[in-house]
Amino acid sequence: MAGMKDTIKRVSIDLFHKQGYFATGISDIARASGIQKASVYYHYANKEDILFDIFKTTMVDLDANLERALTGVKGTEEKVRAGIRSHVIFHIDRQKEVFISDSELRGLTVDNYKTIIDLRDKYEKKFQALIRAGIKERVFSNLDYKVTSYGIITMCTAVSIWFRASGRLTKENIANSYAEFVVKGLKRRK
Amino acid sequence: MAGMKDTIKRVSIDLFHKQGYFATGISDIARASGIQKASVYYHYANKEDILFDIFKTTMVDLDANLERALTGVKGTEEKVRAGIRSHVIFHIDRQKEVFISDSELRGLTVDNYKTIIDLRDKYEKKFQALIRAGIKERVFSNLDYKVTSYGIITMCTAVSIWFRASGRLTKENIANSYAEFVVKGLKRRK
DNA sequence: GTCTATAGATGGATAGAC
DNA sequence: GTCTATCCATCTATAGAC
Repeated sequence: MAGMKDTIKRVSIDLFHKQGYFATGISDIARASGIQKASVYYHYANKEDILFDIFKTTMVDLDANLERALTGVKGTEEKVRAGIRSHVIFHIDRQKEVFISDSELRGLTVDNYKTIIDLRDKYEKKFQALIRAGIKERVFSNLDYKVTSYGIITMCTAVSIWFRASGRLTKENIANSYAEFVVKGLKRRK
Repeated sequence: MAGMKDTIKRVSIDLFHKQGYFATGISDIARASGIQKASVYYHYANKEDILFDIFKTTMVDLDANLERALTGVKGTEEKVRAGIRSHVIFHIDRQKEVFISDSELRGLTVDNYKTIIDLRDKYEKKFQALIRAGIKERVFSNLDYKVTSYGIITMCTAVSIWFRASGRLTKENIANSYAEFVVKGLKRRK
């Protein structure tokens, strides 16, 4: 838990979030971790490995978070609400990591990139399936489920950019209001 | 028009879009422009200057595009529709530049950063003002206009990430369907 | 306005001692 | 598991000739 590898990961999340992956040097990470830069290489094979580790755990946790939020929920409309809420709240709770996951994809080489994109696709497909189901059930209006899902997910992901804990709204406020906005936008007019 | 400065800008847009700003070297830009790298510095003071030039013209054009789209349109609801449509279409027409403008802010130093953020704020405030007006007129439901505007703008900006000209949908399809989704999400339930 | 040549700095990564 | 020392590639930017 408090091992050096975790320390390196934790300070890297802070630094990548604050200054960006490319602007952060191994020496910055070492200094913030309290060791020499050569020692970083005992724990991680290279700089990209640190970034990949952050990406991987973030994506895995995000997906587990969604699954947990959806279990036991009945009805497409309620599932969408629950999914949106869990997505928004995760993007606030893990703000730094998801911000990195959205802005530093450029730091990954092909194989790692594919691994992450696959995980992301699987996650997004779960939202797409919900929207599609709602359209089929004629609860949602007849829109393009892919284009709509891209929009919805990006909108909810963006809280990681602008959310400030010191702001007027709690994360629950935001999660609920986005869930309502989305469901209203999706629903058929009577 | 076909001067070397424009060539440098054009190839830089391509390269920054394809590989990212940090991964693109002055030598890459020079090679793609058909000159030696030292010659690049005759046209631009440094690498950031090229990036800033791209940012600046993109933001100025984006704002002019919105103003043009709004002139003569009557009614808050119709203005929102027109604003969303113009935003989406601009983000498809100028896909590479807006993608850079959204992903490479890290490449700007403080002064340039502030200049761009100011322009962006002014632009976003125009959407916020529309949403606020709609709430006041009781056409839109009583939501937080700031949080909502962040979500809406990000959603519409994201077309620059995923749009492919080879896809099934035209840019007008997408622009209209986003405009409808947004207005439906904003409107008061009767 | 474009060239050749190179300065000058920095960054990732490795070797090998302890 | 962490250290010191260092290699080497790369990249931005400048000097000065043509």
